[in-house]
Amino acid sequence: MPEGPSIVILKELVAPFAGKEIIAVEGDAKIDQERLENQAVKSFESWGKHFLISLEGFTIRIHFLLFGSYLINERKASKPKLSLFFKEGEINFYACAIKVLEGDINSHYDWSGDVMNEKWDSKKAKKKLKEIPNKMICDALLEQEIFSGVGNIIKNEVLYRVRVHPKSLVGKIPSRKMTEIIEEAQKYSFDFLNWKKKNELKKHWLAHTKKTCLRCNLPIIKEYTGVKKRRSFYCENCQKFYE
DNA sequence: TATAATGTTTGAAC
DNA sequence: AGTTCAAACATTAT
Repeated sequence: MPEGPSIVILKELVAPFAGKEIIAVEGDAKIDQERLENQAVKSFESWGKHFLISLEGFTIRIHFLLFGSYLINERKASKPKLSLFFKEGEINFYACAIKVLEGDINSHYDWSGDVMNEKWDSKKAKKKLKEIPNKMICDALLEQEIFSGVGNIIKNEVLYRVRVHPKSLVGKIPSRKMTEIIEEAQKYSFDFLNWKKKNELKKHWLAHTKKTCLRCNLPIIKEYTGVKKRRSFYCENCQKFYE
């Protein structure tokens, strides 16, 4: 479920409920649910992997982590963490982390850090990367403070596409190559979005979960890399190791 | 059936 | 006191 593009899809799917009044609330979420009742949704937003339901004076933040899911005008067997009922239908959220953010949503988020946001600022990302020269690029790409919305699939696909070894050190990657990585992180996120909408995301994976490099036919290495120990799929031959 | 996976927070240990 | 890291949590497809 997660990764920024999937949240953008959710935002689009619930758009018909924007401006509508929540007439009832249910679920296991440990928040003051009464607060939502009889309130109109001001807007649905997203910041990276955060799905945001903005109301008057506060915002509900939903994070799907690894296993979260949602259903619109449908339910499943397990109990929802949060259900929002409207006159027009319902939205059910499962297995997610829910939190209330007080006040103006803009005071909580820097939109320029979200690769999917129109305010995305690649120069700022580059500046932040300069501060962490000793980190591996596989960890850096997953830093939500730098690349909000980028997840493990995007990480692997970006690095394969720009031919950079996941264990490369940020400080050793030439500036021009770094710019390429940053640009590809945004570009691939939108490719991800479009392919996911067409339900053909996996078809376009070049490295993630792959066994063989389609460029040179050598094996794709699967390894848990970096401090974050997330799995990386890469070609030792085609991806340059900057160390 | 056991395992692993698109993720993050927490609190213990250093 | 600051950093680091393993554990905890959740669900579903293979």
